[in-house]
Amino acid sequence: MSALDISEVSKRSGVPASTLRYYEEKGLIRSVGRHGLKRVFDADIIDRLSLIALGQAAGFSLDEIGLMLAPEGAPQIDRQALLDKAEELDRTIRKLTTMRRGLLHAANCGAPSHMECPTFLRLVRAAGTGAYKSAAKEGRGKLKA
Amino acid sequence: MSALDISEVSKRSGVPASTLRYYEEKGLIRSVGRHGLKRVFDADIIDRLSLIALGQAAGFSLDEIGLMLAPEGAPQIDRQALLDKAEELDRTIRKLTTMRRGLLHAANCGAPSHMECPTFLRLVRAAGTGAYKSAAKEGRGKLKA
DNA sequence: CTGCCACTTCAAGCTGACTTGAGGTCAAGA
DNA sequence: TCTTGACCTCAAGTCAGCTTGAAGTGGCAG
Repeated sequence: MSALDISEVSKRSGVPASTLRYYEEKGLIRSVGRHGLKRVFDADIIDRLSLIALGQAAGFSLDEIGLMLAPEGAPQIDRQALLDKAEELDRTIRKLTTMRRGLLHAANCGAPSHMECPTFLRLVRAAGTGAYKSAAKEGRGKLKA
Repeated sequence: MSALDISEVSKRSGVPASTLRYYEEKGLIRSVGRHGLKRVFDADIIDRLSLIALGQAAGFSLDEIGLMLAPEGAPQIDRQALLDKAEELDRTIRKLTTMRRGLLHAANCGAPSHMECPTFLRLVRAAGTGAYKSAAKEGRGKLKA
């Protein structure tokens, strides 16, 4: 009961078959064999795909994830990498929080034009100096929800 | 004293000349004329570039920014769009915060393997259901800092 | 036995925001 | 006047993470 074909994996994981093939090519997952032409996966692929999804959600690239998940069986995830990523997230969160406050203020403030609102101007000036570089890139994403 | 050439604009704004040409092509900025072949910009381009940087930091695409900045002179920024974006940021921040907590826990927890840590497993399972889809994509960015 | 059709491979295309390269122009300094 | 070199245009390349398309294969229902 541990053999799944690609459509079954796709159905259970929500990951498209094309993506599964792509992940296999990249070395992120492995099929345990073939039935004719068709890939056969072990049931634990589902957990592994969840791990990959988690890694992506945390902001790791597929390559980074590949390195962390490299050893078969129990993935040996580098705790330091997790700490580093957590800190990175922390910085991002701070920037986004500042942005959010600024946006809310700008949206609500009574100045006739945004360019006359001191708070907005402060934001603009900060952005001009690169203070928020790469703070977001979030939002206009391939969001499902 | 309001005429700047492209290298001056680049120097003052930190935006590469190639990007300035690209922005002009996209209609995000305008040059006010030419000196020979060379573009000449009005000094207020600097503010406009800051606005563009702000928009990007907030997660707007260049196209969205173009729409908001469309009218010449005072940019008429849609306050509702700002509110929407703020809310979007809020959702992102929440997800990232959850991720961050999870990462920290996983990094510090004493379970022999991550797959035996209940907190980590909860995170993994949540990621598997798509709960964090598009939550990050931040982190491994073109960060300058 | 035969036909269907889900699967396969491989190459190419897509999005967004740019960068890079080849080949051309022209204002200004020597 | 001539050279320099910063600027120009236009096309193509880059990166990540996939998706799409064309053409082929083979297990299984009928």
